[in-house]
Order: sequence, then C-alpha cells, then structure tokens
Amino acid sequence: MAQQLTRNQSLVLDALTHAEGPLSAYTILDKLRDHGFRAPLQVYRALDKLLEFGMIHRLESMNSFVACSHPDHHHHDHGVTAFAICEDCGQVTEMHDAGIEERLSVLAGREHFKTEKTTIEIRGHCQNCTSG
Amino acid sequence: MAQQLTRNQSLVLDALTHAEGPLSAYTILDKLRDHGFRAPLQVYRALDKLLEFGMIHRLESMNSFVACSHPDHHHHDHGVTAFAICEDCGQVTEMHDAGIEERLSVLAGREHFKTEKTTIEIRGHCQNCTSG
DNA sequence: ATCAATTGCGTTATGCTATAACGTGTGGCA
DNA sequence: TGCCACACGTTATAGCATAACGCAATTGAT
Ligand SMILES: [Zn+2]
Ligand SMILES: [Zn+2]
Ligand SMILES: [Zn+2]
Ligand SMILES: [Zn+2]
Repeated sequence: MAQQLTRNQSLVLDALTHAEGPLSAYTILDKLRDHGFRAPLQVYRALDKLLEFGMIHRLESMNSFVACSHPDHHHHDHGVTAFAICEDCGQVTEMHDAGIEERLSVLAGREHFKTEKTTIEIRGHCQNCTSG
Repeated sequence: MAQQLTRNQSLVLDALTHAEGPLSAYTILDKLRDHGFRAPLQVYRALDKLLEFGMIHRLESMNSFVACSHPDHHHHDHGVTAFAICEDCGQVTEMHDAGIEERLSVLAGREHFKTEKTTIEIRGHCQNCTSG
C-alpha cells in the first residue's frame, strides 16, 4: 500500500515534511543542492509524482507545496481539501468538511459541471498571529 | 458610485470583458500593443486597480484574470466567489452561495482563523463539453 | 498662486515559476 | 536479444511578476 519512492522523491518529500510551512519548487531546489540537485526539473518531476500519490498538496494561491497533514492515508484522493493559510507566519492548516463538499457538489450540479479537482484556499491570520 | 477608470484601466477591462475566457497578463499585453502598451507593468498596474475595485477576478489556479460577471455591483467585495473553470473550452462561471460562505465561516472559526480572502476554483468540464 | 503629497505612467532590468527537448541508464519482459 | 517503460540529468527556453528609477498630472491645502 505504501508507495515506494525514488531517491529524488524521498528527498523532496522529506524537505516538505520537515519544513515549517509551504515551500516553492525553487526553495526546495536550494535545500537539496547538497544532495546533488542541480536543476528545477529534478524538483518538479518529484513534485508531480508526490502530488499524484496524494502525499503533498499544491497551494495555487502561492505557487508552493506542502506535505499532506494526513500521512496515514496516502490514496490518490482524500476528498475536497480546504487550506487556511496565515499571511503572517505562513502556517497552513488542512481542513476537510463534508458540508462544503456537499454544497459544492450542488453548485456544480446546478451548472451541469463535471468536477475534476477543487481548490479551496483561505488567506488570513491564524490564531497565534491574531491574539498577539 | 461607478469608478472612474484611467485610460489604461479601461483598455485592460475592455480586453477582459470582450474576451471569451480568462486572459493572462501577457496575453492582455499582446492584445493592447496596438493601443500603445509596451511593458508588463502597464498591464499589472491596471489589473491591480481593477481587482481592488472588484471589477475583475484573478484565477489563482491558472494565473489569469476574468471580468466580473456582475458588472452592476462594483463594490469592493461581493462575498465569496466560486469559479467553475472548464478545462476543455476555458469557459468560466462565477457562482455565489450563502451555504458555502456559512460552512467556510464555521471551518475557519473552528481554527480561530481570521479570513481575509477566500479562493474557490473548480476545475472540470462544462455542460457543453460533457454532452458532446 | 504655490507648495507638497498622491497617483498614474513609461522604461529598463531583474527575479521567480514552469516546461520543452534531448540523451542516458536501468529493470522487466516477450 | 530486443523492446518498452520509467526515472534521471542537462541545457535551454517559455511564462509570470515585480523592483527601481524618473517624469507628468492631479489634488488639496496654505
Ligand atoms: Zn492532505
Ligand atoms: Zn500565523
Ligand atoms: Zn464577480
Ligand atoms: Zn467547456
């Protein structure tokens, strides 16, 4: 069940897993230069696979990537995911909610639209950065 | 009430309004070269203002822009907007739904997250491109 | 009228994000 | 053995976005 990763894929996943927040492809590249990475494609190819495996997510609104918060269930799709992204500290919270999923399904159905992938990203300020 | 636009802003808004689908900044630039546009910044500065005025929207998942489907109410915020984007024909449908808004509000509140801006983009296939 | 502040504008240069295209090497399998 | 699929490495290029400078027009006091 657990996907067997190549060396490059493991390195990229590790970088994302150990990062405080989301990383851009080029930031990952810089972090991995000591491990032999030289070119963006090495990163992008690994990212593509990890996305395909459902192990990481892409944050469209900031052109960057995060490790999935649910490392246990690495199936290709764990439903609609909503991300809360703090603009102060960069922290990302991954959220799942059947209500949202249901509501979006109704919206799409009303337009006779066949959904392939849904992006939900909430930009704002997390609890820590608000209370200060 | 209606925002007075500068020449550049009007040109960019017109380009988006008359376009079939979303346009990238550089596509807009090419369309406006005959009107004197020479550099990306001329487009980006106009886009920034039009976004601020609520007259256009940015589609994060494809780095492009669309005119708002509700040209009547140009206030700075017309609530949460969900976009259905057809991957075949590029058509974009702008949708609003109080249920989604409510549900997202609950989700954010649960994390004590203060929302500034919400992005919802549904990629898939529109009715026309499905029925064919 | 004059000064200062703001805003838009044009230009050049640069930086960040992503992919095309080509060739190599390896493992599985008919 | 020949073929195929896949990961990999490299170079080059394409596409998206902003920094920094200076100028001109507008506004709104003083
Ligand atoms: Zn996840
Ligand atoms: Zn924060
Ligand atoms: Zn709108
Ligand atoms: Zn379509």
